[in-house]
This record gives sequence, structure tokens and C-alpha cells, in this order.
Amino acid sequence: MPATIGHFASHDTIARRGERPTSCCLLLQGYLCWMVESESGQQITSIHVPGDMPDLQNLPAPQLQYDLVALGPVVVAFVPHAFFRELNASSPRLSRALSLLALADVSCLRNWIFNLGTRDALARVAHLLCELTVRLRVVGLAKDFTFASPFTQSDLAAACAISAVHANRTIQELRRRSLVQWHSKTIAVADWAGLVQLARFRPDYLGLRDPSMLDGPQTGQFAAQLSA
Amino acid sequence: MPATIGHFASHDTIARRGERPTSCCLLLQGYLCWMVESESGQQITSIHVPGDMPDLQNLPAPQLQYDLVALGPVVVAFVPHAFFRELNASSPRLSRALSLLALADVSCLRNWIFNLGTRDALARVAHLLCELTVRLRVVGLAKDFTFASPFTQSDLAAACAISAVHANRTIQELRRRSLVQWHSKTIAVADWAGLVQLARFRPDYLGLRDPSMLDGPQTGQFAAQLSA
DNA sequence: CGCCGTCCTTAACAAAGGTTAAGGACGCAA
DNA sequence: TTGCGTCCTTAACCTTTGTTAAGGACGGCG
Repeated sequence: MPATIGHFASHDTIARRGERPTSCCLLLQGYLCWMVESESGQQITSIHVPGDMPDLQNLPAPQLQYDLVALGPVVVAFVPHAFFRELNASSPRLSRALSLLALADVSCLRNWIFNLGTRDALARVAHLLCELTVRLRVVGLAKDFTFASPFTQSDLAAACAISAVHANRTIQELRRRSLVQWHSKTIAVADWAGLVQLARFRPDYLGLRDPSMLDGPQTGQFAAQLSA
Repeated sequence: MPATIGHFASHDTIARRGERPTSCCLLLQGYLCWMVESESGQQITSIHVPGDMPDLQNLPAPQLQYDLVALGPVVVAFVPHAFFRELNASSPRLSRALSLLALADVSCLRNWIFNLGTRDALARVAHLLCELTVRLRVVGLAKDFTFASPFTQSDLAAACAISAVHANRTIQELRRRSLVQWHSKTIAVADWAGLVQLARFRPDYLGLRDPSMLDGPQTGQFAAQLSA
């Protein structure tokens, strides 16, 4: 796969609204988000983890509609559009797989709308953490329910549509309830079952095939004991 | 195009979460929406107008993730999946056109998130009305900035993530400011420029090619006078 | 080593919107 | 015609969240 590697710092813009890029972006390390901005404010509409290709669907687009922004330091591989066009033409199987990826993204977006629309700030943040945890576990980056979090509290606020001050209050409350620890750019989910319950997290929408990522650490140990 | 016609009443569910439909749904008359529901509440994540195919992207999906619901009485045409599969295989041009449609839907979803996340209730409702107006004008269903609105105030609330009571307050305020009239299942935008300004409506995200739908009625009359 | 900028934290206050409740309009069906 | 159900409307009250402001921690850079 032909690719060019790129490094970016936190809050760098990898691709900007109005641009007409000639390659897609495969996220290797760190987090990316789609950011929508105007006078009314700024809003993160999705967060991407290593392994994702956030702008794959934009391949046929005349131009980008929104900004692709780094959350924390990031390493990406740029893959020329031509590569995917040929892939699409040559293999119906892969073409279908890419459609399924796109569909999963849409499902996430609708769920994100649901999250903003129906939950209060505490459950909203909890839900975002649940989603991040599961998606990171799928790619092996949160094996013990602990993962890197270069996000600022303002980033969290922009994702959950709350003010930065209230984001702080909310995190404090999650800490107070012993649900998560969040220190020195690391998040540790201390009580997975509790977090899931608070967020009413139902991971169907992620379209996972292997549901073992949803088990808590206790369950895992229990299973280990069973098989021993 | 092989199709079966179906009629539905308001709040009927055309396709349900978990189902595995074998045809796509072309909306002929009325409005459809994608509804996300759980114990935390219910949330409309997009609204579709005649000419749309809301579940086109779900073609490769193993099963539906959300509910497709009628807002007001509705007429749809069900087109077998096989038809689109052949279309995709036979014509790269049409295949690309369908990708672009899907991309426009994603853009709308991100904008919907932005709407919920950054605007207060009044601007949020105003923005939804702006989007509806433009999309209906594109298909010739709001020529004089007037269009059918079988929506209940609870529907509006579910779309804008506000309570039904506050939806009522908000509509009253739009009326008081002489921006819209909303009587007997008909909405008339009385002050298009004012509504656009209140909502900070920037229609780029809809990906329109013909921007004339964005002109207000006054501009239209002015242009008519010029050419006369 | 010290400065500066970014980020986190806290408090007091203000505003937006949710909840509950109750009455009224309207249309449909018996 | 009457009755019932859905929808709209309004009011009072309360909760959540936003805003502003100020201080403190921390890290990078000169």
C-alpha cells in the first residue's frame, strides 16, 4: 500500500474544510476528530482511533465539508485516492467491506446525536468514555481498561456539547463516584459496569462481531478461573 | 424500476431496528425520519423529504440499527435491493452518484450534531425549518416558502432535543417575531432572511449545485423586475 | 532558573430549559 | 350528538448548565 507518513501536534488541522485532498488518511497513532466550526461555536462530531480512516467516505467528494483535527500528538499515513479507486474497481468484496465501514460511521453519528439529545452531561461524558474504551479495546489499546487520553477538558466539552467548566464538574463527579481515574494524560476506567450503567451504554450500534470487548475485567478473570 | 407502493399513517414504523429488509424505500409523498429510541428517550436523527431514499446506505447492512418512521401520512415505493446491486455493478457513474448521495447524508448528520450542540432552542428550531425549506424547494414543494407540515410539536421536540413544552414556547416566539406562520398543518416562512439570520443558516453542507433555492421571495421578485 | 502560556479548578451568579399539571381546541368514531 | 383521545397552550416551579472571574498547577522555552 503506497503511503506517506505524517506527524502532527495536538489541535493541528490535518485536512481543512474546502480542501480537495488527493489522499485518504489512515490513523496510526493518537486520535483524530471531525470538527464543525462557525460563529455559533465549535463542535466535535466524531472521534477516531488508530486503525480508522476518517476521510475514506470523502473520496468521491468535490471538497471537504469540515475540519479533520488532531486530538493530542498524531501519526497518520496518507494513502492516495487512486489506490482505493482501483481497489474498489478490482474487488467487489473489498468494496462491500468499505461500504460497511461507512455504514458503521453513520451509525456512530446517529448514536452521537442520540447522546447529545437525550442524556444529561454526566451520562453523556460517561457514554463517550464507554465508546472510546470499547473501540480502543477492539484494536488492543485499552487491554486493562486504561488508555492514553491527550484530550483537554475543553476537547471533551466540544465533543459533549457542554461548557469547559461543566466538563470539569462532570469529570470530578465521575472521579467522586470512583468510576474513572483521569490523571497525567491517562484514563483508567475503574468501574466498567458502573460506567456502562450510568451511560446506559448499548454497544450494538458499533456493529462489533466479537462481543468479548464488552466484558468487564472481572468477567474476564471469572472466565479465566472457569477455564483453569 | 421495479417497485411496490406503500401507504402509511403518521408515526407508523416503515422499517424497524433489527429487521433485514430486502428492498430500499423511495419516499414519494410526505416525510420520513430516522428515530433512535431507548430507555433514555427518543431522538430523531434526520428528516427526509420526497425524492430521498433514506435507507439506501443500509443496502449492505446485516440489519437495520434504527427505526424508519413516518411523520404524517406517507407514500413510499419499495425497490428491491437487487435492482441497486445490478445498478452498482453495471454503471460506475451511477455508483459514484450513490456514494455522493451517501456523503451528503453524512454531511447532514454532522450538521445536525452541530445544530444540537451549539445553538439554543430558538436557533435550533429555526435552523431545522431553514433546512426543510431549502430541501423542499429543491424538489419543488415549497415554491412560495410554504409547505405541508404534518409534524406535531412533539415531533419537533424529538428532532431538536427539547421538551414538547419548550417546543411550544419556541414556536410561539417564532410567530411573535413574524418569522413563520404555522397553522393547520402548513408552515409558511414569513421572513426568510430573518429566519436564516436567526439560525445562522449556512447551506453549504447540503451540497447543492443550484443556489437559487436560497434566495428569498423578495430577491426573486427583484430579479423578475430586472428581466422585465 | 524563571517566565509565560495553557490547562485545571473553584465559586457565585445568571439563564435556559425541564417538569408537572391543568385546561381547552379539535377531529374522529360510535 | 356525544364522548374520547390527541394535540396545543399556559403557568409555576425547579434543575441543569452556562458565564464570568480568579487563582493555581504544570510544562516548555528562553
